[in-house]
Amino acid sequence: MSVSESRETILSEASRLFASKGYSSVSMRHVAEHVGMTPANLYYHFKNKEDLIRESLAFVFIGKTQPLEDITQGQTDPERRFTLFVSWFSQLLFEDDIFAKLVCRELLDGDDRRMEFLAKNVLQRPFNILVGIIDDFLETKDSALSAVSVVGMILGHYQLAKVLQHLYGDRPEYGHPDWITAHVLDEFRRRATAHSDRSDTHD
Amino acid sequence: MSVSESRETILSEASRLFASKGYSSVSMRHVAEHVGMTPANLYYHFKNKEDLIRESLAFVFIGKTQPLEDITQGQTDPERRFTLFVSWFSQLLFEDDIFAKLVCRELLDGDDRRMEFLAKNVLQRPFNILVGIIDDFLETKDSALSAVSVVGMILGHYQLAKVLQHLYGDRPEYGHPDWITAHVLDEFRRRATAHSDRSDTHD
DNA sequence: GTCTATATAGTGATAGAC
DNA sequence: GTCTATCACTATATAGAC
Repeated sequence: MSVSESRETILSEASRLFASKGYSSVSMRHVAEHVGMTPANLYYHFKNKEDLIRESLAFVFIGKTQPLEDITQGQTDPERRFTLFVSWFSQLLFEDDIFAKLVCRELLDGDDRRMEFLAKNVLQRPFNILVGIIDDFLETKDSALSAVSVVGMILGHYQLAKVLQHLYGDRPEYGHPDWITAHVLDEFRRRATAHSDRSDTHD
Repeated sequence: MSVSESRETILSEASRLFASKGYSSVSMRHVAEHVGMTPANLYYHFKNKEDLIRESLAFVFIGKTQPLEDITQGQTDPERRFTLFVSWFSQLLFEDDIFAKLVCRELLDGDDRRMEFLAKNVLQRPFNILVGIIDDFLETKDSALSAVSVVGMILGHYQLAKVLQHLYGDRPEYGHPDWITAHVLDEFRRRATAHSDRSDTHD
């Protein structure tokens, strides 16, 4: 196996394990066993465990936000752009559990250096794009804080989905990104600046 | 030291450590050192590490949601009740970091049994109260999902606050519960069923 | 109630053979 | 590139003295 092949195999399995069990619960031995190597060989490819963690994060995070830029680039309608953002982010979280869990772990345990890495490589560009969209679409006093509201709400739906069955009975649709997207859009649409005034009163 | 005194000392320090570093990063030795005991003595008070974790969670979680019921009990105005809920939950998260972090850890790593514990002992009653408030206050197709939106948004603001400085520069006010409360209320107020129609257009 | 001492297993990491 | 062998350390947990 070439260096880059082995490296990718290790990173793929390591990121899966780190995401599901947490960094300190996963030993170099565990990773080695799962990729069918000896622990010693991991140290040929990575300097130490911290290095493996950092590279695993990069492996999962890098390039993940590129699709968003491609998606929103061509659009001009503010509502359409907002819809595309919410849809994109919901799908990213609900359909890529490794990515989603690693983001949550970094928000919880990342030191300042890793927090900066998370910001720069994952959150910065979508955040800027979202702030731009919100400036055009939502009526708000603080578009950055509203961006956090949007991202936070979607993130919250992802995290709370697992506990919701205990609060409310099993509603499988609550774990589906399309359902969450529709709901989140519904929560914010009424706050749109250029609202199309479809004030359907409910009975 | 009496049994209950020792027990409480251990639980207090253990919950602090578990919240800040995570369960698997904190050993029985660490806890013992921090309370000035030997590891062996922890096993006099707790059957094993899992038991200590479970009891630490109970120690932090039990009774935490009682104040909400006292607060909302006497109120009848829907907007007032909604405001009190958001304010209460923001303050709980932003001013009790041990509670907040343990909630996040459980959402991330709790198995189904512990998830049920979290639901029953922490989230169920506030959730039910919030659903009741939302039924009276917000115009929504699914009040349970809207309750998740509210809780999720506040939780999201708490989690993203630490990374926001890297995205947007240091805005100390974003870490303050009153600021978050005001912003979250502003996000949802426009969706109120009985909206007082203060449509202040912005320039 | 808290200790010392210890059993047993797992940890990150390295040296050096192939 | 991957291995065997190993080191120094830490982990959870228990037995039994005080």
